[in-house]
Amino acid sequence: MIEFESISEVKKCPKQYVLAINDTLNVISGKWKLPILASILYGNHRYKDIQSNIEKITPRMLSKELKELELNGVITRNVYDSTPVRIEYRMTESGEKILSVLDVMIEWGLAHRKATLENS
Amino acid sequence: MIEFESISEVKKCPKQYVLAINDTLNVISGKWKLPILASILYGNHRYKDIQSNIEKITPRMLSKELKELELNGVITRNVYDSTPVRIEYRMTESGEKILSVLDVMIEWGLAHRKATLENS
DNA sequence: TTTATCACTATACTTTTGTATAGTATAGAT
DNA sequence: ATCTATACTATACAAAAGTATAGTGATAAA
Repeated sequence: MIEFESISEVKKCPKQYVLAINDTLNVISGKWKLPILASILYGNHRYKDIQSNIEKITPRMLSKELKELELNGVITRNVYDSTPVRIEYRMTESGEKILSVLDVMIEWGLAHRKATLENS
Repeated sequence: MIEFESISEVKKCPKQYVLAINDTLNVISGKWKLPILASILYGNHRYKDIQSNIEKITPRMLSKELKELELNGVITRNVYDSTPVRIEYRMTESGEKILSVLDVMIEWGLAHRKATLENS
């Protein structure tokens, strides 16, 4: 069951594809999105954990980005009513799969660096 | 010959990977990079062709982005000294392979949309 | 009672990114 | 001499993204 055709095999990029690419870009672009996702993936789930893991991020940016990531369905925000209240951010199932995108980005980036150095 | 390990199998993201991801992001993020690359890929090679293909882009943005893409080794700028001078922009070999990144971005984007709609 | 922690919010500001509009240099055609 | 085309550049401006710094409210510990 073929889910979609590679854009290299398509005459003109369909609107669905454009939307899909934009959705993906929204999740990974900007200065802090990837550091935050990486931090959560590597085991930091609470606000303070993430903040001290990414030293240079300001609280404003951290909460802004967390909100956006939640809105985009990449992470969940879970409130535990202990005292003091504990809040945990975790990747959604779909969110975790973003790693497959990062993998090809790494692959292309490494290969491109190599190719560019060779021709210079 | 294994070229790299998936970041999901690695304890901490190596600096090389971070650089590779940033290289890739630099090539695809911003308002006009992908439209320009798509335009070239679909057969528009001259400044005016690309400009009229992307109606809303201003000449400033087009030349700025073309310069950056050239600098990043994704496209080449070829000058033919006919009169009037003809200039052609073309994808580099390495640049064309960015399609593999777009493919997984489309794949993730479509699947994520589906998953997000189902859980709402 | 003062101090500390958690998870933020508020306000003002700077930097980066993108827009609007006009102009340039070279050359050929009329 | 004027008009057109190509491939841009220059200047000023607006909008978006990110930074700096201080403060909030609830609770608990010393």
